[in-house]
Amino acid sequence: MPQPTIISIAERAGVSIASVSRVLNGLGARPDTTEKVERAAAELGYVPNAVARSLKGGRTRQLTFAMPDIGNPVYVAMVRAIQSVAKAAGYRLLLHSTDAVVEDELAVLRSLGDRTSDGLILCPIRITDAHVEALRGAAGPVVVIGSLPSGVPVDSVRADSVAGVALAVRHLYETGRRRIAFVNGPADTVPGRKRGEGYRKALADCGLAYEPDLVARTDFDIEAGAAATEALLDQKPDAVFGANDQLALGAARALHARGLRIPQDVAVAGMDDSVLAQAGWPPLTSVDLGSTERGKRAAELLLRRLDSARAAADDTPETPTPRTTTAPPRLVVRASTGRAATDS
Amino acid sequence: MPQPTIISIAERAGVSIASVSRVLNGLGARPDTTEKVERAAAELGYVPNAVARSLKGGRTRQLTFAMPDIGNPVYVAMVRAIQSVAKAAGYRLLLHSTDAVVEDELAVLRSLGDRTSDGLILCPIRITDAHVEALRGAAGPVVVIGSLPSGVPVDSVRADSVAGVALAVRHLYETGRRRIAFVNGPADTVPGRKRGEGYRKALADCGLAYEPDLVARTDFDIEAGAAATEALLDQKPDAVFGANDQLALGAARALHARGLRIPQDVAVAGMDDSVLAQAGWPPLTSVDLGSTERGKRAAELLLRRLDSARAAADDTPETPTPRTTTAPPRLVVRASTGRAATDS
DNA sequence: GTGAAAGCGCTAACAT
DNA sequence: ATGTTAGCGCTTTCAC
Repeated sequence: MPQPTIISIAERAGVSIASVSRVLNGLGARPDTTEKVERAAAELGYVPNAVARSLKGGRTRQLTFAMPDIGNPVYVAMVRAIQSVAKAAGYRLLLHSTDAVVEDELAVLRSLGDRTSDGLILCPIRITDAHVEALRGAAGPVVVIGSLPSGVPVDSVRADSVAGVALAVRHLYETGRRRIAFVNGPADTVPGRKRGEGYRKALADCGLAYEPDLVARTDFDIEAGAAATEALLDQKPDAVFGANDQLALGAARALHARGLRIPQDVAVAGMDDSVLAQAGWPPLTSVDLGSTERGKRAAELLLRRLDSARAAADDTPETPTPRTTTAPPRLVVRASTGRAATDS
Repeated sequence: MPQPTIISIAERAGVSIASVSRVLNGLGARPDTTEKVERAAAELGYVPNAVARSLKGGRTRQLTFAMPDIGNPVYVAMVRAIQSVAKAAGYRLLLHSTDAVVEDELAVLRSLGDRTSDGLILCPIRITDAHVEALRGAAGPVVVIGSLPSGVPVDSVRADSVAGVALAVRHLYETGRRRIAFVNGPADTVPGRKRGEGYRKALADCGLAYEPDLVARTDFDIEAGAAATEALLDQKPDAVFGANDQLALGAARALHARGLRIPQDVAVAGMDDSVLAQAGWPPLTSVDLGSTERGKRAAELLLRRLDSARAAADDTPETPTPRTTTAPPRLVVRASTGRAATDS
């Protein structure tokens, strides 16, 4: 005998399937009916078929989260936050790792139409016109984690990279650093561009000159960070600021390999304050761009959207105006940015 | 107008819903019919409703992966591997972070009955009688990543911790270490127990005596590793072996804080060879227990199960005997276990 | 309070 | 080759 259904229960309890449904959903029923049904269900080990429920109810109680790379601690932090909000609200989480492939991200957006999940949180690393178009035509509620061009009618949660970078640069400046090198990620990503922008602005605010030779652009990983820093060392920086923790860790490696001490000879700072920041020695000063907070807010926005969508079904079909919130950055100071050694 | 369905397409194309279904599924149809349907579908932006399909077809093309903690790089590695196999086979991935709470794990097992996903990969950190019972009564295919008591009719993939520990201990021995401290995880977890066992055995194989004072038990994280190592330092170890990379990283931190050099004064080795192993300085020697491999194999086993389940539906209802495979460990040597300084 | 029946969107017999 | 129809398991009117 395969899976029990309400039919098997109805037969066993000697009632109609409607009564079974009512009892199982906690609607009114006579005590003896209730009891018969509950007993039958328990004996049969009945579990309601969620697919049938979804088809009838028009919703799956599933949420989708699509991000570039599940191997990156930043996105892991988001997953945790989203998972926790979703779970609390009775939703499951469907995961997509898109490898930042645009075509994959668009496919995910399109797949909203297949009704597999009730809503989508999308975290693209770059946003193309195709994205914007797909977002306009999305078949269900979407929240974007990232910076959207204005005018796109979609909720979004953004990080404030510019302010974040400023926090770190000013901290380095205030602890006596004057030659602050910057190892950045690719220019064709939103984070890469924003962080570069923030760096120039922050230098200016501190009254420091922008020196192109103190800036490197490379991929967002440890190896790349080490290689780039290696090359920058000729410029005699007294601090290296990595556009994410991996880059900073790479910088630390390059410095160690050269026999330079952190922070006595060169200070190091990173961004994201991921688990990696505390993995090495000395522990890294890092700017928390609020991955956890952004994940949490995105999930909450999405849930609110879903609620209002359900309300609108009966009521006014008005769509609430899209919301954009920005998570504030936070500087976490650790040993990698202590004072420079006084050159007595 | 809400989502288009095959009905809207049929009306627009002037054919029956059956023809629409056929065309959309690539079954035979006259060219002009095909064309009319495809055009209508495109114009309407039709996307098949996966829920309805699932209800009809009895499968969702979704897989579930439940693990203790999405924040742990070991499980992240599994997620990546599973995701990749699943995607290739046309399945989506549903994720559950159980926080190693037994009740949660059992709930996931029970929820197999709701037909939300076609199969489950479960990675419990400890296995209770309740687990075994739930596994026996599972409503669908399950693959366990972990060590199952024999006799449980479920596919499983296990790590060989004992051999893995031996690899590291022997390596330390061969590079001249004789006082090899071991910082282990909790005794009430399967990994914790196995690794402790392996350590004793490995010492014996090297002809070293087991000294209880060189062993610490604590939680599987960096802080705990640092604290435990701190306490072990009185015993003057010449190597510290952590039962995972976090523990080893904690050990490294404690050593750095005491001004001890790695590896000149004390060697450090970890387990799992997660991303963390390469995050610090010096990079950690670590034993790869094959998280990626285990995830991959688990996914493949599950897919095979699903295939044979579908075959059995028409044919013999025989269940293939459960398979258990073991992923071989692999030692990755890095700078943290170089030779000791000669005390010339 | 309870049962009969419709219908969610789709696929697959079956009939034409 | 195409149309008609039943039915996947469930919720929800609608009568009684």
